[in-house]
Amino acid sequence: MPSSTLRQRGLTIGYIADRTGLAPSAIRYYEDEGLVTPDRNDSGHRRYDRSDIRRLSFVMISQGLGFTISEIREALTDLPEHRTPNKGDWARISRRFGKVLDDRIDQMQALRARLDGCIGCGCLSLKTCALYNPKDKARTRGQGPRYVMGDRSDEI
Amino acid sequence: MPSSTLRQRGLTIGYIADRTGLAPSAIRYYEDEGLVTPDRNDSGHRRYDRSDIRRLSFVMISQGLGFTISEIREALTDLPEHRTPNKGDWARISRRFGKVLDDRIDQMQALRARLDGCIGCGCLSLKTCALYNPKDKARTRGQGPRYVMGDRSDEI
DNA sequence: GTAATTCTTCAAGTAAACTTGAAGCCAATA
DNA sequence: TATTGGCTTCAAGTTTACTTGAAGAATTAC
Repeated sequence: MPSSTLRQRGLTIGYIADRTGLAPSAIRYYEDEGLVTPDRNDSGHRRYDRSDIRRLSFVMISQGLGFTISEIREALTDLPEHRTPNKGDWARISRRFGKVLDDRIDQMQALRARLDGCIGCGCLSLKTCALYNPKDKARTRGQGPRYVMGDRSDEI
Repeated sequence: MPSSTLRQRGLTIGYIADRTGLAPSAIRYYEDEGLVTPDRNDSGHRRYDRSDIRRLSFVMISQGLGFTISEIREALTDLPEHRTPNKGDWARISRRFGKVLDDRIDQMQALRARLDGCIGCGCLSLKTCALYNPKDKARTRGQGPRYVMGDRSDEI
C-alpha cells in the first residue's frame, strides 16, 4: 500500500476504487444512496475505513445477484452501528438474500412450467392463458424499467 | 364488441387497449419499437387487426418472463409476414424463450450455490470470494440499470 | 516551488420502458 | 348541430444506476 493512500488516518476514494474495482463516481453515488458513510478530512476529502472495502464488496455481490440499491441499503441496516462487522454479521445478512434467491428461483420455475403448458396450446388468450394473471405485479407499477420475478421493492 | 370499435374495417387503439389491458400510450410505444405495425384510416387513426391482440399478448407474456423489447422484437421476426400467425407459429417462438428461461434458471441456481459457499466463510474478499469473477458481464457495460443473469442483449 | 494528480461539488447525460401533457383534429352521441 | 370523448403527434418527465464534464481546491511528486 503506497503511503499516499493513508493520510490523517483513513483511506482515499482512489485507493478504495482500486481495491474494489469500482469507479470513484460509483462510490460517491453509493454514498448519496446511503450505502457508505465515509469521514472527511479537514479540507473535505473523503476518508474511508478498511471495512468499507468489504461493505462495497457486499454491494457488488448483491447487485450481481440482482438486488436493487434500496434492497441492499435495507440489508445493510442490519449491520452493527458502532463495531466493525465480523464474519458472522456478513453471513447473517447474506443468508437473508439466499432465501430471496430461493424464492426467485421457485417463481421462475413456476413460470417455466406455465410456459410449457402454453406451448402446448399456443393460445396466448388473455382470458384463458395460464401465463396471465399470476399476480404479475411487475407490469403494474408505473413507468421505468421492468424487472423480472415480481415486485422487487417489497421483497425483503 | 361495441360497433364503434370497428370503423372502416380495423380495430381502434382504445379497443385493443381494453382487450389487452395495455395503456394506449404503451401500444403506441410498441409501434415505435416495431412490435406492432397497424394500418391507418383516411384521417390517420390507427386500425388494428384481430391478430394484433395475440401479438401484444405475446409481448406482455414475454416481458413477464423478463425479456427486453429488443429480444421480443427479434423473436417476432420469426412470425410469418403475410399470413395471420397460427398456433404452431406461436408455439415455435415460445419454445425458444423456454430454452432461454432454462438457462436463466441454471445460472441462478449456480449463483445460489456459490452464495451458500460464501455464507459459510463470510469473507467477501475480492481476491478469493467465489461470488466474484464468475464472468459477471452485467456490471461491466456502461451506465443504466443492471440486469441479472448475464448480458441480455445477445442472449437469443 | 511548481507541475501533475487527485480530490471536491454540481449539473446534465444515458438506457429502458414507458407516462404525462399540450395542442389540435376527428368521430359518435344527444 | 353542438359537444363530449377519443384520437393524433411531439416534447418532456420518470426510475435506476450510474457516468461525464466543468470549475476549482487540495495534495503529491519532482
